[in-house]
Amino acid sequence: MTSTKAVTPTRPDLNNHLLAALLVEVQDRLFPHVELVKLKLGQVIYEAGTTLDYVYFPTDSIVSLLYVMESGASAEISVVGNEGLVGIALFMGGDSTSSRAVVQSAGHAYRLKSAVLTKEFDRHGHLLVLLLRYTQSLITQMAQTAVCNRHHSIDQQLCRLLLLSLDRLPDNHVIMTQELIANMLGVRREGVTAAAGKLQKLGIIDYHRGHITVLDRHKLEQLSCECYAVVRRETDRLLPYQVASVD
Amino acid sequence: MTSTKAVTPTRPDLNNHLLAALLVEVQDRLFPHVELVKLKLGQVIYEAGTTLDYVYFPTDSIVSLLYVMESGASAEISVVGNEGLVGIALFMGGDSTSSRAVVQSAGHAYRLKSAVLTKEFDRHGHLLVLLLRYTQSLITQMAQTAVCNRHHSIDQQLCRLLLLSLDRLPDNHVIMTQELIANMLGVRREGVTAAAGKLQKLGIIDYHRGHITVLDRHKLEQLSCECYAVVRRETDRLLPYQVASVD
DNA sequence: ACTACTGTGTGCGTTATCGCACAGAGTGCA
DNA sequence: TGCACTCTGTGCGATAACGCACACAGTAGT
Repeated sequence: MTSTKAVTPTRPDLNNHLLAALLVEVQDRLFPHVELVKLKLGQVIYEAGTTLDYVYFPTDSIVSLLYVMESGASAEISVVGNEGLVGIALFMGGDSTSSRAVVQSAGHAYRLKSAVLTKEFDRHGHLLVLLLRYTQSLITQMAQTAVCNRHHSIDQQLCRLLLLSLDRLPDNHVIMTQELIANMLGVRREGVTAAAGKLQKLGIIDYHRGHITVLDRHKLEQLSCECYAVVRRETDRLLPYQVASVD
Repeated sequence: MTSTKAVTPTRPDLNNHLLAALLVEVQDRLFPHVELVKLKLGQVIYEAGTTLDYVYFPTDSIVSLLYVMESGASAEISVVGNEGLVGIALFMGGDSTSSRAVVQSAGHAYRLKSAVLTKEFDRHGHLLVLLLRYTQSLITQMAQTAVCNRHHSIDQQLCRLLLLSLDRLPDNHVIMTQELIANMLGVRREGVTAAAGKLQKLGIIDYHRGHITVLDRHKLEQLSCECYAVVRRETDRLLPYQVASVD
């Protein structure tokens, strides 16, 4: 089974939960078409309204689904890391989305030509069930983001954002400028400066020109709004992480 | 084909676009199990976290998907009228959602036992494609809501909410107290009073103790943020309304 | 070493929304 | 007719976030 190499490569962090959870039978069909690509920070995976040529399964990278308004103002509506995939519009039937996908943390992703995925999806088997479940977890995240935007302070939302990033990274080191964070939260850069300053003073993070080191994750969770925990719980429920079984 | 009566009843407004768009073959399987029920204003269709026993296809009713926070504060994340259905979690595989479904405008809906729908869904045919497309349009709406919550004023959001309601009602008469609207927008009741007062003064609406009559829809669209139009366009793209063909 | 640029910190007046308190108007019912 | 209740309107101080302007510190390039 040479194809399995693609999902269990030499570096253990080059793994994607969705791909890994597939039945071996399905993996064997897909993996010959899978290629590993690098994603650079800030790279636009796809633009709102365009047709998707590939779907991406992030491994050690993080992709933000951003909505950009006519005014240019933006807001992140969800995040995708190695627990998911970028490009659900493809199998949901819409071909395109109204959001933009931007690389929030550089790294790698496996990508697959649209046609290959939809073909497997249309076999209506294991993959379909898995992807729909993932989509629902994404929906949960978006709903929570909507609520969070309405009711919670920048401070709380920054904590949430950092936690979401931590969950998708191999270590406690996040590479993001305040400008970038501001765009994702849909707030002013100065607002992020203030919020980050507070966390810094509390000894929870160490911030230095685009490099954030999280020193006390526990406190971060305490300061965060309920939104992080809710999404986390629901995601764990919908997508209990397990590697493919052979049966 | 006696079953067809269920979707083209004597009253033409007792119609649901999703049901109507199904192939006759699929309709014939489903309609014997479909029943028409009344939905009262404020009625809770399902509570967050509970398993769904039925899915609902609204006809002349409107259902809000609300998220209620630990503090009791709430916010609407999407609306469902006769263009859609309540209960996507069922076929997405999650069984339950983290949101609550509340009747926002009294009326009727066709309902179907969960098992019947999932059985048809699992046949992987026409229904599956249709429901997935609808789900994507719902996702668009939620994403837009998230952004709207972040960037737009209460005034603008009130316009959006009224427009969304108008689209799902047979006339220009909306039954909603300011308290209710406040809960949906996730703002204070007084804020709604102020916003509604402005629209009243401009002669755009006539507000009277829970009864809103929209006098100038065009101006409402002008005052609304882009969010309404974006969702509208995308929904029309994903779900062009057409009654079932016989082939 | 000088310069240009990027990222961060700070101050200050403005605005939207909040939280609370209370008044008044319309409605339903005894 | 009178009473209770719901819905709406208003006033006011508090607060969070905004927009803008500017200073300063690391970093990179020549």
